[in-house]
Amino acid sequence: MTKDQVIVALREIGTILELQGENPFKCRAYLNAARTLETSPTDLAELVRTNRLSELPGIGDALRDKITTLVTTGKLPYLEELRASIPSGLLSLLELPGLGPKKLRLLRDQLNIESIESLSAACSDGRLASIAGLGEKTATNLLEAIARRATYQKFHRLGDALPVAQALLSHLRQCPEVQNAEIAGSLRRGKEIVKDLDFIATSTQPKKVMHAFVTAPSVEKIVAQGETKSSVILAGGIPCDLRVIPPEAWATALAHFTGSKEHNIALRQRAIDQGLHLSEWGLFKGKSKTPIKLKEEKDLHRALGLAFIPPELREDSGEVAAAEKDQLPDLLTRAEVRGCLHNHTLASDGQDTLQAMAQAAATLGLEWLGIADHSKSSFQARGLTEERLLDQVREIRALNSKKPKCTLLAGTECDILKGGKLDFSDDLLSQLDYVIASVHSGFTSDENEMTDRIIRAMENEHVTCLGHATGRLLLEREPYALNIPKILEAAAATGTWIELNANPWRLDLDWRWWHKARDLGVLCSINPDAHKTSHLRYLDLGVTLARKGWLRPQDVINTRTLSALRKLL
DNA sequence: GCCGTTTTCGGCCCGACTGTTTTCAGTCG
Repeated sequence: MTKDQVIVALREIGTILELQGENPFKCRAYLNAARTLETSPTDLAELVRTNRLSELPGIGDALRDKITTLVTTGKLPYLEELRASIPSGLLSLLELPGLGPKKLRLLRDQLNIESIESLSAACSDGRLASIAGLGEKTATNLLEAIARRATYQKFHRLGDALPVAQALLSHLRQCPEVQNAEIAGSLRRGKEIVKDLDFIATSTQPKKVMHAFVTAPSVEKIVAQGETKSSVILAGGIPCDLRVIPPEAWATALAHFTGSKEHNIALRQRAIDQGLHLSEWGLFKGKSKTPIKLKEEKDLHRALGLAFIPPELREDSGEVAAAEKDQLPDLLTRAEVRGCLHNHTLASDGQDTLQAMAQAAATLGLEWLGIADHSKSSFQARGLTEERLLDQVREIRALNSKKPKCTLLAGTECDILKGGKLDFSDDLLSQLDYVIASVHSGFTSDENEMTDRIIRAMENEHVTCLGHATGRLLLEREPYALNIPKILEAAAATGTWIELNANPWRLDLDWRWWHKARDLGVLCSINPDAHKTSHLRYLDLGVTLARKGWLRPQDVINTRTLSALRKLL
């Protein structure tokens, strides 16, 4: 069993024990051990082999034995007994915000609640509110959480869907009967959340292509299988369609199934205005049944008198008019990204060392990498005290003196406290290369309070960049109330950069705001918010969303050389 | 369950917020 799987298993044990009302410190021991492993850079298999597990803090005899069993045999009888002791599906109730182990235990004992359905019923008919310690508000909040969850479950985060789609795409392309294959739909447009995956392929032997599709390794269930269209459910529950079309319809079909619907309507209207007729099957002159020859999408756009419109822009938000006047932006590309500023290390809640992060960044071709660990008020993330931060700054300077491939910059992700005060003194902040200021508490303030709080922080001369502006977690937590136009204006006035947090759960600030931000002269800082080396790859997602926000290389600070960046700072 | 001694058991991470109470428990970050 891998380290990640062991971590999941330990968390599950801790959670089930909590549900059973075990000694809270015993529960915490399991959760702590999971966290210790998560933040330990050492190789777990190696630790087990050399019997050195107990050297890790929080791992004693019992946990050492259980982890060893997990690693060597891949299972643990103790965990299997625990799982058998609770009804399946009970743990998923804990995913509802506001419902923790204590309340759930109460509900089980008093109302025999073990499923979403029975919980929902008890909230609706007043039984839940009648329990001592709970009330009407709790029932309402839980009902809302259940409704939100039902909506969320229909969607998937781009960051989750993309790797699945790319694997399936390469599977399709390996099929010898496939001529062209591409991801279409909202995924190709880089939407932050998607309902389903759409693929399109050309072939003269659609049956064979469909067979390859429905027998792909990630397919869990075949919903429909025909000659032009098949639908499946992939592992993880993502619905997925493939359409196979004749080669001559490639350009129009790809454009049609990429959408958006609104963009397609605009294109078809444009075709009509020019005496043409556009559908997925082709572009036709008048009543002609013979399509105009088009090889690629750009040929279609040209035939309509338009510059090529990148998929990310196809949301009917001005792209057709801009393409007509040849005024589409030269969008940012991944190859132009030289560095990023918001990354964590073991010092706070990250999982890798400074050296490891720098090395991984160099491997990705980055010239510079900023380290911004949490500040002291973020206790849950082991935020750095003043002393620890200064130690880290010294360590970074020392590493840089060895002339590494990737230069490190010393920053902080400094909490914006209630009222807009920062978590560190100006004196300390002035000793750093840059400061990212973020909100991590008090999410329930009203819009005015939150907006003022953030603007006050941006007015601090040491604050370089506002981190994850709205605090949203996609499909999990709504953004806090915020007047974003006001924030953008303040950013322009103070010269504060705004982050495009590229963590797949955040993608915050939302792409819909960037065009406006850009026009106000606000600079964008794309950041993976990496908590381990592998997270640096989130930069790819960030670039996609920046493109979707109409951003050009000059609009994002990531494209700067180190010396240009230093000048800017 | 872990840890650090006081070598046998007591204490174990912080603070804000909410909803329920009327001083606190549960949840969350």
